[in-house]
Amino acid sequence: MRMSRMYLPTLKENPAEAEIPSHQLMLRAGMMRSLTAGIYTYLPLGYRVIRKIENIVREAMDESGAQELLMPVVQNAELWKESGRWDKFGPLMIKFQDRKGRDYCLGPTHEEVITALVRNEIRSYKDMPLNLYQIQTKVRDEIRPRFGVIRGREFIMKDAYSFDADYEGLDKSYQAMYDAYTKAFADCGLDVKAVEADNGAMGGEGSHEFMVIADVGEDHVAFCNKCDYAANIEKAAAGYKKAVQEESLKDIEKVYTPKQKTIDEISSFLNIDKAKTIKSLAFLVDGEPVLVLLCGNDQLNEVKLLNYLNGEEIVQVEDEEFEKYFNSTPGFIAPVGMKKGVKILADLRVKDIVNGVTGANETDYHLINVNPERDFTADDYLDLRVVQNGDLCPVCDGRLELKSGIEVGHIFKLGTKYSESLGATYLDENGKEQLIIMGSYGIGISRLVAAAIEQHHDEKGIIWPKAIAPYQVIILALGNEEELIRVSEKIYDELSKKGIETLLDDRDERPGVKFNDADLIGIPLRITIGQKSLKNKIVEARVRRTGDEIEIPLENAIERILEVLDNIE
RNA sequence: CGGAGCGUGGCGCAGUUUGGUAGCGCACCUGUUUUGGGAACAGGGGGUCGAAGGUUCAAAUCCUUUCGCUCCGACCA
Repeated sequence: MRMSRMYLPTLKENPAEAEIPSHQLMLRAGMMRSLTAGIYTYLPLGYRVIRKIENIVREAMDESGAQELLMPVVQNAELWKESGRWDKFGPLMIKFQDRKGRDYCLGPTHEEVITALVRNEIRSYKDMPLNLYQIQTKVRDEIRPRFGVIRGREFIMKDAYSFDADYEGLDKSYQAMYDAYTKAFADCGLDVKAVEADNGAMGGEGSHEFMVIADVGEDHVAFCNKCDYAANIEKAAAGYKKAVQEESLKDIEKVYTPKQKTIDEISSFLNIDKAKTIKSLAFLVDGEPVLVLLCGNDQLNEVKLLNYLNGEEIVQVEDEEFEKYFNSTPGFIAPVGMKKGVKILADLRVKDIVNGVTGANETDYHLINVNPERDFTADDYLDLRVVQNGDLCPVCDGRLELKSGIEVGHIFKLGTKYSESLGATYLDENGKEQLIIMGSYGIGISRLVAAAIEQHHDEKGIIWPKAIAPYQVIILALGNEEELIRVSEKIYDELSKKGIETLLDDRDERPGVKFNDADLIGIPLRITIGQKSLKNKIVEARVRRTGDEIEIPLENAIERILEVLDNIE
């Protein structure tokens, strides 16, 4: 492509709307422009990268035996009502009516459509395993679009759905996707980590997320520094070893603690370690009062609580309702003498507290020398806290390290959630009707572009891994002398003929502009041709990532350029 | 939705406190000279100051309403 004719509007300055590197660079490098919040047009350069990634993903999917199809963007409400998600997914969907007043939505995901499709075709266990996928635009009315294409309201996703006759089949399908994802991300030249994840709203059991580790990531991931344990913080468990306590139990005592409501306040007021305070949190889980106990310096992981209770919704109790539900008072609520019928759940670490501090269920009073099991009993002790940096690994004796990451892929074992609600069944070997076992597998294609930039850029611009670079080579023709043009064009033509995606910067611009644009758009290999180099009968190659400069003699230049290109990652 | 901030030529911003009729840099057009890391000079085009209403002799500036965008929190690929 000749840059003199290319629609490539690069920007010298950062647009005010962008805060993170990938967003800024995608705009500056002329890859995309925004239409409205979270919705973008991909310009030619950006769209090339998207197609590169799509094709790498497509190849890995096809290789795994999955088959590509294309489902509708517009979906009818009846289908979503059938699965029960019309109301549950509700606000996340863009909904509208046709001229007859019938309800529709723009597909935020396609479990419903694919299940409705397949339930009419899969009749027998012999029709499975089956894996169908598509690469398509999804529409979600996100609560808060942000970070450019990382959380858009419209985005390109590869979504796949597997259908199996039994759970062993699902495990195989799931593993095949896990392997395909691992390959696809590696082929893109990205460092992506698979981590254990919570299934969340998607339902089912068992899932992994694929994370690009980056400073701006929206997710937090715990990694073990010794073994390969890795999990999303929503899921991550910390290892637990019973603490050895030397201290002997003292008598419980009530103390006057005026206005000392928070853990911070009470620990400094009583001059006691936060780890010895018992934090009591009052919630209504699906309307039922629950008292959660944590070590004072721990945070509650709500996902763990919900999963244990099999609940849907956690609501903090309003101040006025403490009396009604807990017979207590905000800031001084405690398990000791708690109202009967209130479920008390405690984190494992609470059990180890000796001579701890709790509220007294009475305004301005706390209890000291409180001991679990002697002074109160919990209905259960379980892992309820958010893991912290340096916690013990749950599988070995290593330590957990927290990092932030961008979720670029997520695979789920769905089980029968959708086949049940939408009635997708088959006949087994005995002629008996069975529910189809499903899995669902997503890759955020457009998000992956941004994640790749987060992982591969410097202060001058993007540094594309070769596999997803929009072009492999950029030729800078520095000047407009006849000989210089002739040589540049010749190299451009020959590289193009060899199938190398090549840009020729033939614009009437000063060298500095060309150098800077080349760096900005991140083409892996730059070939510079100017008077200086022509005089010496060479062209200059420069590798974007390493900055390595290589002088290439004009005779057999093409061969050498291909060689150099071959060695770039 | 709660909290914070911002809307002024294509882009980045000043001007708003203290009302007086819009400016700077980049980009763009013409010409001349330039040409190895974002050229210089000369000339030029382009703005309903997000929108609506109000106050005033006079509003980018003050008041009210409204729309949009960004950031922090609850959601997801």
